Amino acid sequence: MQSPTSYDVAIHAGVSQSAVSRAFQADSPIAPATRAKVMASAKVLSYSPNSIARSLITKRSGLAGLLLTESTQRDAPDVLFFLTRALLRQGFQPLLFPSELESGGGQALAQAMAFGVDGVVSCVSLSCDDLAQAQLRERPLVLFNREARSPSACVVACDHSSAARLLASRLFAAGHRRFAVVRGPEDAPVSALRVNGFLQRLRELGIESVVQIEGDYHYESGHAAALALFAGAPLTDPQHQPEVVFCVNDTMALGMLDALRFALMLQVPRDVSVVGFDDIPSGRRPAYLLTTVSQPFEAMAEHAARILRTRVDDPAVPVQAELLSGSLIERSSAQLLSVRY
Amino acid sequence: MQSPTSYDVAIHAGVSQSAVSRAFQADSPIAPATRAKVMASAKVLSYSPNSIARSLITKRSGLAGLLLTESTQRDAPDVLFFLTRALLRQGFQPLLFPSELESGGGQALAQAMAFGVDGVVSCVSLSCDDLAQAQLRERPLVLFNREARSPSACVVACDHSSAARLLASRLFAAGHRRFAVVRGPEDAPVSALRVNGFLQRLRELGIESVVQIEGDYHYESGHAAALALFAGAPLTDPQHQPEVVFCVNDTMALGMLDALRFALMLQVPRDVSVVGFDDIPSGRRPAYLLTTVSQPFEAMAEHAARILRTRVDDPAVPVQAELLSGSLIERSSAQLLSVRY
DNA sequence: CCCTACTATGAATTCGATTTCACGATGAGA
DNA sequence: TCTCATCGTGAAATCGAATTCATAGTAGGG
Repeated sequence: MQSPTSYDVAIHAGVSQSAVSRAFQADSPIAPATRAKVMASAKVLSYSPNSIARSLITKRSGLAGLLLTESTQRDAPDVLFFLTRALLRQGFQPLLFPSELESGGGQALAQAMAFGVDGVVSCVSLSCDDLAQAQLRERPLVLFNREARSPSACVVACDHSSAARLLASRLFAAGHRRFAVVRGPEDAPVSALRVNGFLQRLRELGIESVVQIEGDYHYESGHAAALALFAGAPLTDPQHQPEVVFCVNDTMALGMLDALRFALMLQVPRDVSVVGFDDIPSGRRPAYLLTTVSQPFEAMAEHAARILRTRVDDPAVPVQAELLSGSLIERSSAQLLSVRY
Repeated sequence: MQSPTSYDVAIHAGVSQSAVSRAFQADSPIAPATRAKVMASAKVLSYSPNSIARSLITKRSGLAGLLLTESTQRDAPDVLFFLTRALLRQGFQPLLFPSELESGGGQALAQAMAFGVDGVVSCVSLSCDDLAQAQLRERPLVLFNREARSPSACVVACDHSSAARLLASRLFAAGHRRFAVVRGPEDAPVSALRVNGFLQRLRELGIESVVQIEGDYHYESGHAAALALFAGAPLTDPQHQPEVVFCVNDTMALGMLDALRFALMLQVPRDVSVVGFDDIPSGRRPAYLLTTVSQPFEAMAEHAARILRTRVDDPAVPVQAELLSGSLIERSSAQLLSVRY
């Protein structure tokens, strides 16, 4: 029960094996009649070219490696959805390399290379070491929402920092003065971008002291942060309670909202406002109506895939970086005011 | 800037190419000293075996095709997460084949075969025609939460029907008598299993007439179903309003809950109870607390991957089907009562 | 000390396509 | 009619590793 080979088809069609190969390629010198004969025989034997043999000689596999972290998969499934769709549209079959930890990207990259992918889109941070280790050899790499630590990697990302700045401006314009921030883990690069943009803008506006709490991106840590911020007797000393809490991702913001409402019996936004970042689906529901920042994942994915295709086809094109801006979504968990120019 | 080949390493190490090949395989006849020499040279040249060339001769690619529908990706991201993890644990690199439509599985399957996958896990329904078309040739196929329409395919699925029956029993035991069902699309196989199990059990319990509304699995259609069910003057004729609504998936149940509470100003579960199916994360939040059925996706994924591994290693092992039971999760959107035995 | 048995090794073949190269046939132009 | 392109075709080399087979070397038993 072997698969038929091009040789089998050649015999059946009464031509040479080369002719069979040519019949299956777009613009190759072959008489239409010959091609027709070959195609007929191929159909009879239900032959289709072995893509492994093909890629051995052409050095093109049609595969794109997709490096993922657990949090990308679980907290932002849209990213995976849009990226796979975009890659497919560019003619790449996505091969998944999930790493358990944010740090395991180097190994995943090396593995992807060993599998002969034509290029890689990485949602995992990669060190220069990782890049050096992996034998990239002309195979392009596009970082998705991660910082480029190497001049040879392309980047497509949301402009977290600017979005966070804008958020700060508009919360300030809405009259808020006492802020708190729930950060991500210490080493999380996107958390840092968001927090720094936010704090920097506040500092420009004259606000120096902002309470910071470290979270881990999960729902529970947002919940815990709420308790930490408003612990003891809430509202006893309103002057020292934050008026707005900026959670660096929506998942924590939801935990915060639930804790405020159901554990601390506070009203949002009357007693305190909450803003998040990401615009996850459940934040849109009437139960939450979370004010947040939406990342243009679909557009980012399309860009990433297009850049990959361009560079796979011609590795000489210059490295490019695209920073797409996020958009503020005002819902009822916090009021924003437009900034005058 | 070519990748080094086994031949390059052979020269560097002063051995033959065969020796290099042997050095990289577990139990092959090679002296420890020789292997060490080879490995040292390999490290220097940063060589790693080309997996394409390897699979050409071994006829094993290490790839597992993963066929997905859009709804699997968007509504149940956990499935993809657990499946990829399970496949990796079994030594397969997951290659994604998302199909836009539920029906496009045949083409995806054929493509997967052309890419030389060792086996396939499909979350897409496949017709007998699809199976015949694709040149399976000894490459095993495991269906995930889909019915087997061929004796050659293995199945791992949640026992939707039994879970729905149990749900019906326990809602009945809790005193409910007037039921409504929000179904999935007409041709959706899992929706049919759930609805049929539910209705069949109710019939056994003496309840014949149940209002049915067709939805499309999305949040909005659950919302719309609520309006349809409780349209006009709600509670004017309480005798004809359903006491419980069973939505065949959680996403619609959330839409239903929000519509009941925020559009129709009804109290859940005082005025009406709602149950779902799937146990998606947002249903667990205090804002919803949806009573539902949890599918053991993690266990199902592990089973699917293990079956695939077993059959890839030995295609002779008999076809098997595993039906795992879902578990009822009682939260506050509906009360369940244990059934006496 | 010789013969057998076994191990480690390298040469050569193989997997299934793509691609180069040389050649034969055909047609156009002189 | 002869020559020179042009086009289609098949033979053969190639990609990079796995594997078969024959052999050289070693150790152990008689």
